[in-house]
Amino acid sequence: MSTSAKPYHHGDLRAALLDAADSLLDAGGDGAVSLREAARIAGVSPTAAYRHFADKEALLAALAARHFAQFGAALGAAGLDAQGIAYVRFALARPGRFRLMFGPLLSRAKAHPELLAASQAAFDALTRIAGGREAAIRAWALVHGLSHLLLDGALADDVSPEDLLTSPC
Amino acid sequence: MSTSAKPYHHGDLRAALLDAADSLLDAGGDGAVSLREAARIAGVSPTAAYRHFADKEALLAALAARHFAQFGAALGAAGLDAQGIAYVRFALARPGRFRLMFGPLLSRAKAHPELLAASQAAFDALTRIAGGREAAIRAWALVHGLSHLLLDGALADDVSPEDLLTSPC
DNA sequence: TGTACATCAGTGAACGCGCGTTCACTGATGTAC
DNA sequence: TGTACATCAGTGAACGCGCGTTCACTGATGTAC
Repeated sequence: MSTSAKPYHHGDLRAALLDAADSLLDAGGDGAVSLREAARIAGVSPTAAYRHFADKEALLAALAARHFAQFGAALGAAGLDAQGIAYVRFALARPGRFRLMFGPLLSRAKAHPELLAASQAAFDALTRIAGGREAAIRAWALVHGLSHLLLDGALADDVSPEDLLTSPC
Repeated sequence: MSTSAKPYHHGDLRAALLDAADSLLDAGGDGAVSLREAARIAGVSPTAAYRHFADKEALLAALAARHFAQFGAALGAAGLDAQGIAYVRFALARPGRFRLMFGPLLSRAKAHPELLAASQAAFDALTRIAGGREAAIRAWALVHGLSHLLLDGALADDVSPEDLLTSPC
């Protein structure tokens, strides 16, 4: 093996911190992500994170941006129905990511150009799919709302996104 | 005046604490609600809250239950379109309440009978309105998703819930 | 009517916790001459 | 080829903070006899 004993080289601590934050996000949701814990997981002192991120919000913004990019790419190719189902499946599979991406941080995207660009790109793709602008927004709102209702346990367990999204509207 | 100098009598500190928590919720969202701060606002020591609530989650659950009751009542009388618009307006006017009611706490409603009953009553009313069950859920998901997207700033500012919810589907 | 006692809503000090962030620093890496 | 120096990614101790919660307590209210 050519991997050295030292855990990180050439600035990939940034990526390692994002990975660590991601694992916290997936395990415990928004609130469970802390700079200190992410640093701990990455095997580094809390201070080290400040070499790579201005502050905690910057780390979260970078994380959200990363996920918006993946998200947009994952949805990109499918048809309208399949895309809606993929949307809901993503939310259910990764609630932490979903809530971070679409949470209050998004309103602060102006302060984080990377996040602003990534989210805009994803949103543009979403609104471009369906026919008219209004129809696109309605389709988006439908899958978004369904995602949240299922995540929050507001709907009975037997509600299936597939059924809801493929039967006639 | 017959009001005494003492702020609370006969157990209405419970209501005062809920009111205080409410003001925090409206001002700063979920995360801004703390037992200590609510007690401070109510003019009482932090410990006093434990006479009325088992712990912080119990206070939040009581608060959410209260809002579900009001919410259900407010939506009750209207027609389908008006109800949808009222739903979104509520979310935009009171984001903190909306997020508390439909947030992760809801998944823990089993531990809080008061909240479970209040939310079930509201949800039953919602799914009872439209024709079939699937149609009702779709209508609900649509307004719920629209609420979240608007709250999170995912949609352009010129998107009007009234237009979206009254034009033909 | 008066006295003894239980109940109960509150107080105030203290606990341990984890957090974000700042500070002065160290030691390795790379570069200029 | 060797030496002086700048750069830079990391360390470790410390800051102040607010939190939820527990503890032993006080003082007022109501009740039994």
